[in-house]
Amino acid sequence: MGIIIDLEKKIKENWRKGIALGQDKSLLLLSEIPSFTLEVPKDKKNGDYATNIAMVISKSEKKNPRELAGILVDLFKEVDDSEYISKIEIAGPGFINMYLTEKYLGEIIKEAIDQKNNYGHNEELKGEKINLEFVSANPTGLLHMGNARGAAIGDTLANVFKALGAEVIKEYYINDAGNQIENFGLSLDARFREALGEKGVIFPENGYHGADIMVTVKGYIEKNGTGLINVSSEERIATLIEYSLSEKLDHIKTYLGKFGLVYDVWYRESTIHNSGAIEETMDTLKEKGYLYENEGAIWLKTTSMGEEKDEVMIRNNGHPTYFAADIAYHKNKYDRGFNRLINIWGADHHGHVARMKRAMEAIGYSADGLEVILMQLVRLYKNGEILRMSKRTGTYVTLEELLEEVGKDAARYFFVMRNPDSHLDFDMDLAKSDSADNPVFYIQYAYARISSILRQIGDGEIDKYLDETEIVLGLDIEKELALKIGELEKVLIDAGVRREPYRVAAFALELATLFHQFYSSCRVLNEEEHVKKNRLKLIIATKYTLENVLGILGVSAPERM
RNA sequence: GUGCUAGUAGCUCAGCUGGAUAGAGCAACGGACUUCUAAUCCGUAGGUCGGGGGUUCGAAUCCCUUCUGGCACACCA
Repeated sequence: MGIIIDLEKKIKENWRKGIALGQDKSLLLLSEIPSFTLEVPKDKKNGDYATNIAMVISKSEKKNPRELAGILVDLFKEVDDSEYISKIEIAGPGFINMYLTEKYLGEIIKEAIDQKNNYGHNEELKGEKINLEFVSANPTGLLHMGNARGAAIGDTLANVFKALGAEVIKEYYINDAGNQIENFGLSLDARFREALGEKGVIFPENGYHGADIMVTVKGYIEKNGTGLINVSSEERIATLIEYSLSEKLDHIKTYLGKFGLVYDVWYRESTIHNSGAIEETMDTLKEKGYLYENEGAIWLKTTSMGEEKDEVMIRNNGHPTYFAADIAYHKNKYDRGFNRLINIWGADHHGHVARMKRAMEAIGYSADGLEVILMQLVRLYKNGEILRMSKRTGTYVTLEELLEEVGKDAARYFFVMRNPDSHLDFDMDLAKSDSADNPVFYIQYAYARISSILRQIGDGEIDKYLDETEIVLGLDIEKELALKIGELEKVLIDAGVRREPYRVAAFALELATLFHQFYSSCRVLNEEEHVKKNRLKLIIATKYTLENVLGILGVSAPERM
């Protein structure tokens, strides 16, 4: 556990001890210790930490908060054995403000330097076995901006979870079965026959009209010839589907790879269909009395679980619905030993969430273990105008184009910097720009500046400065920077526990901002030896912190720019 | 119509599950390079937290109501 978290726990515990002591001495009336906050005040003038304990209990103690605060402070001072608190003040309506000694700032820096690329890591989520499923785009087309956002959020979240000690599997669910694929197959077949000169081919009603599948079909013919025309249409379609899916998947893998994302598991929906998993799940639901038949279809009684309407499981043509397969799939994930299933879905799927949870309960699995992060749409800005993303109008930016245009670093950062449930305005021009307005460059520039200083000292020489002498930071900006470094662990925990990776992106920006401020008012080289030593430690700690954060975000940390 | 979700500075967003004078960045205006990367920094200005009620020591935050966006309500996925 890191020093800051440790310290906060200790302080809180000591307030509790103080209160207990007050009870013993009959100075306080309360019988139970209530919950209270220990927070970092927004305004530095209010100390390093503040607690609202006096205000919380003032009513039941029948004393005014400030008077009570005085009593509490005396009690706290009696029990406090930490060496870090230098001053306590009572302020405002009854806040108790604590000021820390500067010794702990040095401890933070030391911790960062010692732990290097593990700095900030901890065991908050140790024991969690997380299956994180995201993107899972249909392999019948190209990845678009929405998929890219999911990819960035998912991969970052996975990195955060790992930093918190969880076991994480990144999984891609391949929709290679069901209606869509049947349609896809018919479209491929139509294109195939057309390509061989057949006249009057009827193109399926809901077929895939994209030009890309013609290219795929032509590619198949170039490699494998036209022999397929002589086999049964079933076999032909199956072959074309398999060929096409594998081509599309290779393409998807390639570009996700360029995006810095490597999956652990690619799970095929057809596995669920072919393994008997759906039948098994249906049997379970039937046994528990959740199924009934109507108009030739088999329905799930979701209404009995509080949903608005029942859902079809098996259509009257005998084929299971996507929902039925999805239930079996999620059951399968649990059966693989995960205790937490986290899915990242587009907001247009939100109606599916409650149903899935109810279905998990119905088959006797945990509904709470299934979590869904919903993402709002991405709005694309170019040349100051909104590009409506639409396949129809052709304003449709693929991951491929995005990577080409703005690069991996900017793309990943931009997708992660906002909360998933707010619409993301993606400014292509800004993402491309090499200026301070572009947060990615701003952060990377901080890293490059540190690297530049260290380069001038020389690799072999740096260790000379990293001795055990106590670190003394004289200026406010130095202290603020050290404090920010100390926040890393809390930020990672927050980001992981709340599933909000944007916190990591925001932290990176704050850290870079403080560094740039430091840089413009403090010199490192050509300073007196002890100042140089202190500041060097400070910037090395900053460097590791930046490195760790950028690593989690999947953004590169350039030594030079 | 029903449900979910959002509404905070001109723009894009924070606001740590109820705390102190609501914060950043951009845009605007004014400054700073003989010194480790000016791709940077400093300063100024900018607010009816969509509106209205309620809960309490205290509300952007919780409850009710209302308005305005977005999305979902298939034997599609």
